[in-house]
Amino acid sequence: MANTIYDLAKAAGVSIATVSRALNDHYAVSEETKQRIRALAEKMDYQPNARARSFARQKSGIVLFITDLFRNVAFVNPHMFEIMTGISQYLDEKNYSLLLKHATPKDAPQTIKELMIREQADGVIIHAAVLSKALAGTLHHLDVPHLVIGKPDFSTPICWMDVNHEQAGQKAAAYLLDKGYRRMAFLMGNRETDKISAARREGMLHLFAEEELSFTTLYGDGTYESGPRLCEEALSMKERPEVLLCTNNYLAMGCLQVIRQRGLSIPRDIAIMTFDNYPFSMLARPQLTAVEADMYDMGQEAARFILRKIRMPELQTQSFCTIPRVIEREST
Amino acid sequence: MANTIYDLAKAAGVSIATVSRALNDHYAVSEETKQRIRALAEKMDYQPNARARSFARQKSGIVLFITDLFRNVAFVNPHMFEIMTGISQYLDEKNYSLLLKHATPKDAPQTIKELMIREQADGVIIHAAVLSKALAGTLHHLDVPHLVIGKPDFSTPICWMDVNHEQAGQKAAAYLLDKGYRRMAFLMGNRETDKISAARREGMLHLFAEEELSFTTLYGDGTYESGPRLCEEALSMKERPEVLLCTNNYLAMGCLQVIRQRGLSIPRDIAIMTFDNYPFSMLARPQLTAVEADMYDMGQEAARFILRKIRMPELQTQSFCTIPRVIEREST
DNA sequence: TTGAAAGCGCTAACAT
DNA sequence: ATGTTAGCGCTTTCAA
Repeated sequence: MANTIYDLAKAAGVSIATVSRALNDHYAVSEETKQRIRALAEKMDYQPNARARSFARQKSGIVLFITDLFRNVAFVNPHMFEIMTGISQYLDEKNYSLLLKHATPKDAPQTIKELMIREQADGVIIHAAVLSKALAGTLHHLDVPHLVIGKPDFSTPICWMDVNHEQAGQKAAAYLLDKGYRRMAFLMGNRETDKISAARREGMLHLFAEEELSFTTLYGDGTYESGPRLCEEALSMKERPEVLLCTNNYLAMGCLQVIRQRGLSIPRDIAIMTFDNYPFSMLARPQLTAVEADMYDMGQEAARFILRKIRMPELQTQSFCTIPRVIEREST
Repeated sequence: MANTIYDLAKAAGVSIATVSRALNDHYAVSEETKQRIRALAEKMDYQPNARARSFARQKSGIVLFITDLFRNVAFVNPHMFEIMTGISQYLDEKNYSLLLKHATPKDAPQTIKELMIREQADGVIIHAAVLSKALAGTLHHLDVPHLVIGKPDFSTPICWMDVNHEQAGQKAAAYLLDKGYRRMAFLMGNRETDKISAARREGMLHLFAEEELSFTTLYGDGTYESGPRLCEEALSMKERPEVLLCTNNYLAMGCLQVIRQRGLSIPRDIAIMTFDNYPFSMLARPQLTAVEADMYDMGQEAARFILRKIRMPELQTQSFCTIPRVIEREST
């Protein structure tokens, strides 16, 4: 059994109250006593029991991160773990801990409700992978410090943050127009369900409209397999695009394959650009120009927000976005 | 403030002891009373306060996962997060939680010591990324339920688990020999530091020796950039290998590039095989035959072990390995 | 500046 | 089968 505050108090010849104050840097303890007690604590390898402390303080110093953790998720969605890494890093700095919990979209409301009523954690960050209207309702009712990562596609008063996808689209368009490209094709996923790409497209439309230009959008399913097909489609247009803008790396790789087969040179004959820096854009040959959002940074922002919300529950901010940037490489 | 056990006891007209027993399924409570109290708990949205409970029980129901969480780690090492996912999944089943904590190899011993003396968690799983002799010493002294993921490269009594890399090498060799390949080149990283590849090589040597065969090993630095160079080297050998076995996907991609340039056909002119299924082997064209270790499964095993160790600290098992498998694809 | 003592909400030993 | 009560190890109020 580890030393308790009583052991330390006895050894120091003071009361446990004084020990507690000394370790928590309370003003009403003489500097000399503080020093003495701290030195002794160090010597005795004393650390305050976390369970007793959180019980007494009525707070756990823990932030919950809830998401859908299925097999292969780390390969399918490393971005999520990069966000988590950012969160962990910031919490660490502030002496908070990160508790990771799995949920499915179906059971997430119940899971969160249980954990938060139990007061396992002081606040909760939820990945949009498990977001639903039911969950938004639960969050709203529980009135617990929370933040959803990913913009809800329905109207709700809950707090969320996301990458500004529209701005990402604008940045991509601005970059390409600036480079002198005029004929562009945008390759994305499903017309109805690929909301993220749709937001990017909005941003691009906006910028192209300013120049009184337009571009073609080709819809697929966002997979590697649909890449070659969409690429063929783009190459066989009467006015061949000067640049293909892909909504993800897999599409871009698919395009690369077709372009290579046709013996076309990149970027001379046709340029290519992609959203996301991961997982191939720097490894493809030629290396791909990409629009990247900093997930690590986003995680840190999320953590910063939730800690503020924990400290000041009346905080009014509801939502905010982070801004992506263009990484120029060889393909444009 | 949420309902406490006192509220529930009052509402049910029983003592808090009975409520506690009913909720913890104690034998000495009539089935009827249990039902009644549980129904009431449900109705009142009562959940026992996690902090009070862990304080009273003297255990937190938390397992710590400690690793080095640097920027881009999710892209560089998704395997680690896949392990984490497996851990989380298993802990969930057993009503345990996973606390994620960052450490560097330098501060890990101190971090772990602090957290475990504080009794934040009931046990700790440590990724080999932060393992050191100092850390092994700390673990040994603390005498706390622990498991290191990754085989220590020094002698120590601490508990660890790892993929059986030697067996992975054997499996790869067995597969290739079985396919009829006889001349093989193994492309790996640094001769001194790439321990994992060295273990694989041992396994391969073993199997080749049985057939009175041998193979060539080419050393590089394990990066994508070294791939083409090693590949050229292999192709220009007086007796050209029939198959290139790469220790990771990056090397394999580098090889693919050179082979394609030379207009060689895979697997007719030369076959290619790689360790790891990630990140490209299924996306490369042709798709690459690979030796894969199931990280998710390994995570589950790790969690199972740590929970057993928590329940039975005297458990003697020190180490164990998981077995990789070959995924056959088009490149061999 | 320090100490005594009352919680914090639960579990579990002991009593009935 | 149920109730009473003593902890669990800290923080914090109140008193000195």
